[in-house]
Amino acid sequence: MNLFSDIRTLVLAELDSMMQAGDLPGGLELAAVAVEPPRDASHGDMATNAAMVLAKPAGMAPRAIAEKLAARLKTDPRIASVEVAGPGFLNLSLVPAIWADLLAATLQEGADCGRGAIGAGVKVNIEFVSANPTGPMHVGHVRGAVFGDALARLLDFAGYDVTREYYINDGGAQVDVLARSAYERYREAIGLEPEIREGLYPGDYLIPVGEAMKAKWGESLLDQPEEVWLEDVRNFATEMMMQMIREDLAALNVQMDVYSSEKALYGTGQIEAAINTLRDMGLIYEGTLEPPKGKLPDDWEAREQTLFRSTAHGDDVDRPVMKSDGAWTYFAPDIAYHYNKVQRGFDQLIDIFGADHGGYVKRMKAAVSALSGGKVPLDIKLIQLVKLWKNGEPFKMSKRAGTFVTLRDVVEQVGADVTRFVMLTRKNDAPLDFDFAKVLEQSKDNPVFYVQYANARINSVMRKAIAAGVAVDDASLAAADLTQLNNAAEINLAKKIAEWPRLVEIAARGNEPHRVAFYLYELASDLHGLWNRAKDEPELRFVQDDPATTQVKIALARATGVVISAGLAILGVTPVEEMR
RNA sequence: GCACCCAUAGCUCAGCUGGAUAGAGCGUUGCCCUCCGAAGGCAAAGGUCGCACGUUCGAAUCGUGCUGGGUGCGCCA
Repeated sequence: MNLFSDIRTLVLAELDSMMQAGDLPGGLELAAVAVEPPRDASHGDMATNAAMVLAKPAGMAPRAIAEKLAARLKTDPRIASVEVAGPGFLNLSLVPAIWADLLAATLQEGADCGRGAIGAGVKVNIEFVSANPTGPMHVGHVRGAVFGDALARLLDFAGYDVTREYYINDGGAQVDVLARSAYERYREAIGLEPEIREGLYPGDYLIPVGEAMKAKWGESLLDQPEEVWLEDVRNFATEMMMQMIREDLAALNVQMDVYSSEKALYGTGQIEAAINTLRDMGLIYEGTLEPPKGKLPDDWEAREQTLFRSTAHGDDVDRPVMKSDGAWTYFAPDIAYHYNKVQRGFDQLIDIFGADHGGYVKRMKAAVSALSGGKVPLDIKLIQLVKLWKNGEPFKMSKRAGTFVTLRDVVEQVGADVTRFVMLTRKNDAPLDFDFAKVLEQSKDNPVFYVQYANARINSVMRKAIAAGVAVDDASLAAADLTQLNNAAEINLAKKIAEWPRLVEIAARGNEPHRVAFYLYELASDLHGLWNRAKDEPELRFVQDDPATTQVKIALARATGVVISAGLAILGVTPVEEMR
């Protein structure tokens, strides 16, 4: 039950009637009319800016519109009173019974509570992680993985048709390096001394790859020139790395729908087709780029290249798609890959990049804009760095010192749930501190604990109620006389619950899953506040002597728990039943 | 040199796509509790929202120009 959209619908209907009746000029654009929670609770339960937004286009004084709208809104049974305030705000107070309806609806909706329809089945593709298949995932990948997955869950919840996709960078030079590194481990498996030369990947994780190669090929690859084995070993090692990455993601509770291969774009004409499509639009030409000012590379020399006229679609300079030796740049398969996504019929694309890839945003958007005829929007979310700490001390990563932190290390130390929640306690474009010790602290300072503790308390009182013989299944709770909830602290919590569906919409519209984490913290805070007050005011306690009253109180607690669970599900975090 | 991101309380950060008196946690100060409805509670102090213009009924939010920090800038992905 989305109270805010319900009341907004009412406001829009009344505005329509006013246009019909001649109280407002016809044909007014109503999109900017908002119904929101007021900042100050003394202003009522909801506020609308309708009169102020429409004053100018209607050519009327805002207060004149407000007075007429107020008179109409007052006749709705849900509305207790309407006040015109300030420059023309309408402050609405709702009848107390509305909160009982809201809580009953929340209990009936259960896990679907807050599920929205603003996505309208729009097909959206979210590409994230896309770590090179040359090793295990490290801590730097974690935040992007969590963010992408939570965003996918959020958009799904808001009614989008979501595809989670991983782009495997298996077409470049780094997978050749992987193959050569694996080959040395293969020699090692056979009993020879490996030569891990400079530039190869030294990690131990390739030892099992070498052993698997021995099992597959025996000694047949020994002393063979690279041309003989490179491709097979590359494929073999890449597949093993991807298997490892899939397991890493699974440990983080991330599941991809589609894995797309860069390599598969080569030799299939897809890159050529994408570039030719651009060429047909007159967006590909041979030319020479100016050297970047202020930072001239040592070996700069002007060369003619094949360029994409990305400046025609908002970029700052045109970008090369082919190197001077005739090979494609990395950008060319990226273009083809995004073209592929457009051709697969997605209505919207979202890419999640590390903040250090911010320089590619404009060119990628330019390519998608050109190839989709401007029809498919591409939103690129940049993920800032995670700073690691341990007990307040910076935790320096170093491959040499062996303090290189993998995704597995993090998950094994603090768990997937804590990792995921903490990763979402900042906006994606703000740096994030991650302290291995503090995230496990059981105190109010720790948002993960604080939210989980609220849920545990709810479960605790429900167990108590059950022990007292009170029926606390959702159907019984929803059927109770919830109008008995009338204490300001209780209504306050109900109001917070009422904001949940609206928050889902806002978060989904902005592709901002962190808002869910902040909301849950506030919701938990309201529950804890009520709990603390109940120490001094026993009538606020959830478990009462009278079973019927207990049921009413528990309904409020349970409705809060329903929303916490729904929110945590979006974050991909499992609610805890009990603190240990 | 250019582009992108960021700048909000002493610290770490929210701020609902322009709304009313800008919020939270930590820290500080004061009071209360130490009762497993537990892993503290209540309250206070603390702000020219980096700076300056502009847009309008109204700006932390939008525009322009500065200041300061981060990231990146052909033949690496």
